[in-house]
Amino acid sequence: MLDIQALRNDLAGVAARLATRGFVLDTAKFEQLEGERKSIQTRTQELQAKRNSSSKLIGQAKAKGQDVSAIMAEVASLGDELKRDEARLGEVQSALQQFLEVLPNTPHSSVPPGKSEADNLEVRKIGNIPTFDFAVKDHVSIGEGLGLDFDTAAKISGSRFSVLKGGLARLHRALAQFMLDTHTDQHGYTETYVPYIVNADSMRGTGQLPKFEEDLFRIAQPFERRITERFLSNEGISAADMASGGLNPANYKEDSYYLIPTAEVPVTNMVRDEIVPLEQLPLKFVAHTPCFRSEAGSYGRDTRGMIRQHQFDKVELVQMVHPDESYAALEQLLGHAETILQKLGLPYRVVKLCTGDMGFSSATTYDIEVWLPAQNTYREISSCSNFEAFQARRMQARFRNAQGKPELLHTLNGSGLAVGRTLVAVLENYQQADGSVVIPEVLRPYMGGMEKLSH
RNA sequence: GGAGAGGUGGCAGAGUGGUCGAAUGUACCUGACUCGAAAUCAGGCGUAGGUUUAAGCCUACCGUGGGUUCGAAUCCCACCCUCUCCGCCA
Repeated sequence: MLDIQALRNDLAGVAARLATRGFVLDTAKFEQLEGERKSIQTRTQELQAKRNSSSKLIGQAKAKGQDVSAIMAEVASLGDELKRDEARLGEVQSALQQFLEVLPNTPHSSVPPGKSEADNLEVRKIGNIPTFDFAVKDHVSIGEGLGLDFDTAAKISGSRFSVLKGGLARLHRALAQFMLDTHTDQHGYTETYVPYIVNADSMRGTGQLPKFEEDLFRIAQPFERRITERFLSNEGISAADMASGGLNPANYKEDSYYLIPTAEVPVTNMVRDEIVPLEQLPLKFVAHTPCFRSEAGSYGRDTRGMIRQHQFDKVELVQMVHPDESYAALEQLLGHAETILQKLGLPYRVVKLCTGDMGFSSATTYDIEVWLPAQNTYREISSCSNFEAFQARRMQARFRNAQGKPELLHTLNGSGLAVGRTLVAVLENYQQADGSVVIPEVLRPYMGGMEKLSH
């Protein structure tokens, strides 16, 4: 979320910065809402102050045994007006909140302007692209004899799922283990195990809600179930149920559970509503979790293979840092992710996303793209972002600064790496003419010393 | 799933519906005493919002959301969470 103060002080400036990423800020609407908020809040608070002081007088007078009917009558007339104003204030404030919640982050000044992927900036290319003296196969063909099975996955679940067996399943596990060990032993991250199902507040905190619900898997939970039970038992929902909120269908989304689309959500939300002592910064966490994405809107894209799945594993790096440190931390975090590719001997390039290609919550994003021989191109395998205070403001995630005052943290995260896509990259880059796949040196300790996967 | 207890400031822990944003203790900060420290004494010490050049003033917040009332931490309703016992269970 953007700082409402920034919009109040420099609306045109914020609008201009958002325009660079192709977002049109409705400045008229903001000014209208903010204007109304100001007048109604002032008026409401005046009435509240009046009510409070009068009520105090009543208390004092009663204590002395004096007659209070005169003051009572006076205050009673306040009631209706105050109630109306309070209700209106609540409406305006939630409208403002809703307005703010769907505004994307403003790009950092160093982000290259641009409209699409085509305008991204290549930062560096690392590693040599392998050459093959035979016809290269894609990971689907390579995996066929090695235990990669999409048909069985389709039977069990549907499209965009995969089943791994034997050495391939072990290689998948080896990759995750190797990444975790590297980040904990060499990069100073604390390993965490977190829930894969989170509540709506957490999704809102990192920015998936309210705008991107269609990308998530939502689990129908208590409300919907209770409502269904009530109707099945012919009890129905009474007006009292609605008023109490306990069975108000309008609230069901607030009570919903969601499958995490990335470990970023549970891990970053660990600091939601917390004030972290200064000396504990920076916080650095790594988590290996499955990720679940509906992939709504990507019909027809990457339908072959395990590039784009509803479920995939990822090792995620998350940092919460002092605002002065966040850009240095981003470079470090990016380096930590790159280390994995270097150790695996996979060629890759680093791309700095342009203003128009960045995610909703990000102020700066680097993508790491790994070389896939069969596609003869680089494909995204990691995305490393600095969110500055955007997520922290939504989460009220703060630290106590040197002056002893709470201040918003900066949050960062990056894949280190997407395990499924790394598996694809290993299969394709290490394939042999006979259909076998050489196992990268660093993974062999995790593979019981195995050097090769073959039929 | 059944029965019970409870959610108050960093922590602990009070709080007959009326100067309660909240006693007290503890932690922390400042000062005094001390060569220094401990102990002791004095003062300070929540978050957010509004308004103001500022000092300040005002408003909201005692798990969450509603309700009753001139007035709610306190009464009523619903929900969430924690703990204890029983049952079931990886």
